[in-house]
This record gives sequence, C-alpha cells and structure tokens, in this order.
Amino acid sequence: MAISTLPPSGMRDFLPAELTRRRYVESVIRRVYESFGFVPVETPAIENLTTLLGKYGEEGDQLLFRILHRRDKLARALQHSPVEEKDLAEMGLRYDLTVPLARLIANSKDLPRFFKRYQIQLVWRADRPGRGRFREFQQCDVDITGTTSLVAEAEVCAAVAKVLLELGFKEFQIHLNHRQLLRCLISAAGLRPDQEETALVAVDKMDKIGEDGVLKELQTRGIPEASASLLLELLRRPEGLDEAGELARLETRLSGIEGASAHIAQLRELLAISTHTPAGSHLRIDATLARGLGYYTGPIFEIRSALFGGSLGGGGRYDNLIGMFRGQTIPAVGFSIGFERLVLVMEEKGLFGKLAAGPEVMLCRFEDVAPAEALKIAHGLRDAGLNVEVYPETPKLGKQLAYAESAGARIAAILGASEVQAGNITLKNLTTGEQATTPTGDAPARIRSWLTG
RNA sequence: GACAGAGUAGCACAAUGGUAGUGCACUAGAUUGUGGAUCUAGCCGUUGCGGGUUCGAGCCCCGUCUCUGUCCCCA
Repeated sequence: MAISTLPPSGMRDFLPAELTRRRYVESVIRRVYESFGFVPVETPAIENLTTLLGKYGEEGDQLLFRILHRRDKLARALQHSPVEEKDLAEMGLRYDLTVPLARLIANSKDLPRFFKRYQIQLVWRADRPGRGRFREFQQCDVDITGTTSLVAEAEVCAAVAKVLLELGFKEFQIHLNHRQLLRCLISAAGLRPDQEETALVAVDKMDKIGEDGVLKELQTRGIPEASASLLLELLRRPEGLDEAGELARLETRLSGIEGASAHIAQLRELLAISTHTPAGSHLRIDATLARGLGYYTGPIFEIRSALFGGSLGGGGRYDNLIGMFRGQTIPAVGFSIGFERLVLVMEEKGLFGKLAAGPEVMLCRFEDVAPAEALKIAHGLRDAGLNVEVYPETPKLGKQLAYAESAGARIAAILGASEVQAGNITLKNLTTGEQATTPTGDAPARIRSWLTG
C-alpha cells in the first residue's frame, strides 16, 4: 500500500521560490521591528497544558494540539476508568506567541523594565484549514511589557503599519476599540454581565452579516429584542462621521455609564499620539470590534483590508495575563501580524519583485578539465563572496547552460583546458548573453559588475 | 462541526456511456566549446479508493477519502 506523500492537513512544504519570498517578508518584518527597538526571543514549540489552558476561551482550548503521554505514563493513564482527556496529556503545541511570552516574563528576573520583544515562530491550531488558514502557521508578534502608557499601544500599531507599508500594502485599516468600552456598551443596553460573551461574539460579525443578522443572532442566543435593538443602536455609526466625531457620539450615549468616558479618553489620546506615526492615517474607531481571545483588557486592534476577507493581524492590551503566572501584575500590550495572509495576498497581487532563489554563478567545465581544478576555482570565487554552484558532470555545454538558467544562476563561469592553461576563466552573462574571458583573479570583479548592473 | 464544488500523466486541462487525449515539463537527436527558438522521436495513466448498474463506466448510482470554497472561528 502506497504511503501518502502529502504533508498532514493544514501543513505545508515550502519549495525554494516560495521560501525565498517568505524569507524576504520575514526580513522586512525583522528590520522594521528592530528599528523600533524590539529585541528577539524564541520559546519552545511545546508548552505545558497548564500554561496553555484557560487563556484563549473555551473554543481556543478545543483547538490546542495535545501531546499524548508516552509508554508507561500512557499505560497508567489508560487504566483510569473512565479514562478522561486530561489524564492523557500534560503538554501541547503552542497556540500563539503571547501566552508563551507571558510565561517567559513571569519566569525571568532580570528583564528590562520595559521589555520590547519580537518573536517570529510557528504556532499550531487544530482548526479546519481554509483560504489563508492553516494548522501550522507563522506569527510575527511585537509586545511591550511593563507600562500602561499608551505610547506602547502607539508603538506596536506603528510598527505593524510600517511593515505593511514597506511590503507595498496601501489600502488597509487598523480597527480600534476598547474591551472595557464594549463592556460599557453592553451594560448600557441593559444586558447582564453573563450575556456579555455571547453578545460580543454576535457583535463582532457586524461586518459580515449586517445589523439584521446580528439582531437575529442576539435573539436566538436568548437576548431580549429590546436590549438587542438598543445595543445595535448604540453601536450604529452614522455615515461620514470621523474618528473624533464617533468618539464624541459614544461619549454622549454612554454619559451615565461608569468608566466609559475614561476609556473613550484613552482611545482619543491613542489617536492623538499616533498622528505622526505610520499607523496614524490607518486607525479607525470600530465599536463593533470584539476579538475572540479572552485575555484582552484594554485597547484592541485588528488589521483589515479589502484584499483579504478576514483579519491580517490583531492585538491589544492584556494587563492581567502575566499575573496569571506570577502574583505580581505586569501590564502588557502586543500586536501580531498575520504573516501567512500577507504572503498570500502579496502573491495574489504580485507585490513581490524579482527575488532570486538560485546561485549567482554556475561553474561549468568541459571534460578536459579535472574536477579538482573546477572545485579550486569555485572556492576562490566563494572566498570572494559569491554564491557558486559547480555543475557536477560534463555533458555538452548547452546542457550545462540550460541547467544554469533553470537553476536561477545569472552568470556561467566556463572552464576548459585552454582557460586553465592560460590562468583564465570565461564568463557568460546569462541575462544579456555577453561573454568575456578574463584572468581568474579578475573574475570576481567582473561578475560583481554584471550582478549589480 | 454545517453546506457546496472538484479529484484523469510530474503540472495545467480535454474526452455524447463505446480504443483515455492535448499542451507544458522531462529524455534523446538535428547541433562533438555556448542555453532560451524550431523540428523530429521517445517517456509518462490501476481516471483518489471501494462497491453497484450496464454487453461496455473517466462519465450514471451508493459509500469512503482527500482537496478547494463559503459558514463558524481566527492570524
């Protein structure tokens, strides 16, 4: 019976051309993040389930990949009767990079007071794969811990906005809301605190199913029509109202609700201090934005674009998460870029320029040249800083040149007995067809001028 | 988890229920120190898998698996 050669569902192999594009995007992200003073960390792919469980909400817990006990431990677990899921595993694959960061912060003693870290690693979710959705995918997070200052929010928003701009995205919005403000809206609509969660889930779908859809969903979830209608009315943003106007409207509507004006003031300040950052013109107040993850406590963000039907990234403030691992509460805010979706959209829209995946130089030789001679010269070129591949066999030259072309080489270095004898090398520019024979020592300079020209 | 669509050569796709084909790619030659073009020849298949209907199934029916899309949820 044949073994399937496909990778597991929702997981992918990457061939050189695609991987080169991914590396390019990564390099832009790294450079931009570092320009903001973020420093890199990495954490293990596997975390203890005690770390992961209870941080993402019920649905998130369901989507964790768990790692089964091995050998004796598994045998013992199976003897429980009845066997319960929690007996079978104590570790799982990380679901995001935020919770591992919180654990790391709680576990570390000598971190800077304001720890600005970035992290580009894989995460795993046992989700059903779809367009731009995978079971193994890369996240690119920036987070700032140790301050409640809105400068932190502004900086993470600016960092991701700058990444998008540098990658060639022009039309995108960073939707902005506040978790506590949502809470105020829900209580202003007369909903009980225990209905908050269901209300948020329904409200979050506003973009997709519209007001009627949300109203219907709220009612089927047991929320009285009067409250549901009031909530929708509170959320309704009049056409043409700008960000300041929307905040003023919300402030008026929530004038009797405790704390509301303070949350609105935060959003107002965040907009103000972001004015001259790359995020400034992309921020949009969106009172319907909820975000699923359970740990957010303050401002929340989500990147939207007409180029992709879902979110291109998201984040927010989570002041209580680190405290779940350690008595001391440490405030934090972060933003995660949907790397896979950026790459997907960039491929669809042709935002990648030409990116070379192959060697710069292909060393070809005739059969009257010994392999040792070819390898010696290849190493000389490599020592000069060039990427050189040696054609391993000696078929006729046409075949070697065709291969050089298909491998992505831009220059062929051709070696025959006559060149070796004279201490020369023949160079052929595969792009222009131009050809020249030069002393071996001059070859790197000539190659370099062709590569840059 | 729900619904829809699709699975045919390495890839992209054809084929009224009647001999499974075309293009690209690949190999060789035309062309023994110069690639991309052209021409010639060659290679490539248990039509996802299992059953059924039929004289006969890639095509119709049932089941199953996988993939794609939408929903849900998310990045």
